Amino acid sequence: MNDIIFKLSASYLKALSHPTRLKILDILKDEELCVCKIFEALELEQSNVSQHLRVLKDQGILVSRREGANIMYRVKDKDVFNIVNKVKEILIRQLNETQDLLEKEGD
Amino acid sequence: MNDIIFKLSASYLKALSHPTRLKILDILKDEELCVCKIFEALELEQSNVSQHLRVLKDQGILVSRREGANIMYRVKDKDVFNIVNKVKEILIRQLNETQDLLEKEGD
DNA sequence: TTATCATATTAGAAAATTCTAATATGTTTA
DNA sequence: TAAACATATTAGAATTTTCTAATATGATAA
Repeated sequence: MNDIIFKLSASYLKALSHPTRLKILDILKDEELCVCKIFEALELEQSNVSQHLRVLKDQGILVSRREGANIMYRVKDKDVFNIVNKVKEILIRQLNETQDLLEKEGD
Repeated sequence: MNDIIFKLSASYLKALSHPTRLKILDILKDEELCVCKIFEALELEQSNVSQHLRVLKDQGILVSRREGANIMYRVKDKDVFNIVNKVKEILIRQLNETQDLLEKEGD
């Protein structure tokens, strides 16, 4: 029963757990963009980016709408940035701590 | 260059993106426990749990120490719960919104 | 020191993810 | 309508993840 929330959480986190997908979120931080702009920014294959966009959309993290021949993507809810920013914070702190240790070692 | 932080973030998130590993964090929320208690609580194979513990430890999320024949695991930094709790929050809100939509549909 | 207990590691099969290349779909323009 | 453009989908190979079963390691107790 509570199993469900662990499973859903794991799926959500899995959708975020790829460098390209994190980059996509970063690119879409403040603006809605068409696929063409996104994969141009990433310098990756169109079909590859399309697949990553789908993962994020399936998870409800992105939404899309058609505008003429283009499909525009945007972040559905800015809350996702709470998560990715927090992760960044934790990692940066970890890196600093490691560095401090190494410096002490150097004495 | 900035690629590195995306890669590190993705690795961190990937370590979290498995139901069993989220359950382990939940079990270790407020206490340090030996492997025997952890896999008993999870009702999973010892070797399987041991492998999941390793993933979390390799990522720096858990730490362990020997106590006699036992190995005790604990969460290294409670910050990780900011992340998993935030995910839970987002998912619960999503579920509620979906439910609201379904109820409106029912009119 | 041998047996036992607790945990980790390894091997290998099955499943899932990721990427590229090719193709399909839907839109606009000529 | 045909050609060109934007995006999605599919197929298939390579890689990674996950699990189970078996074995190894290391600590304690007999």
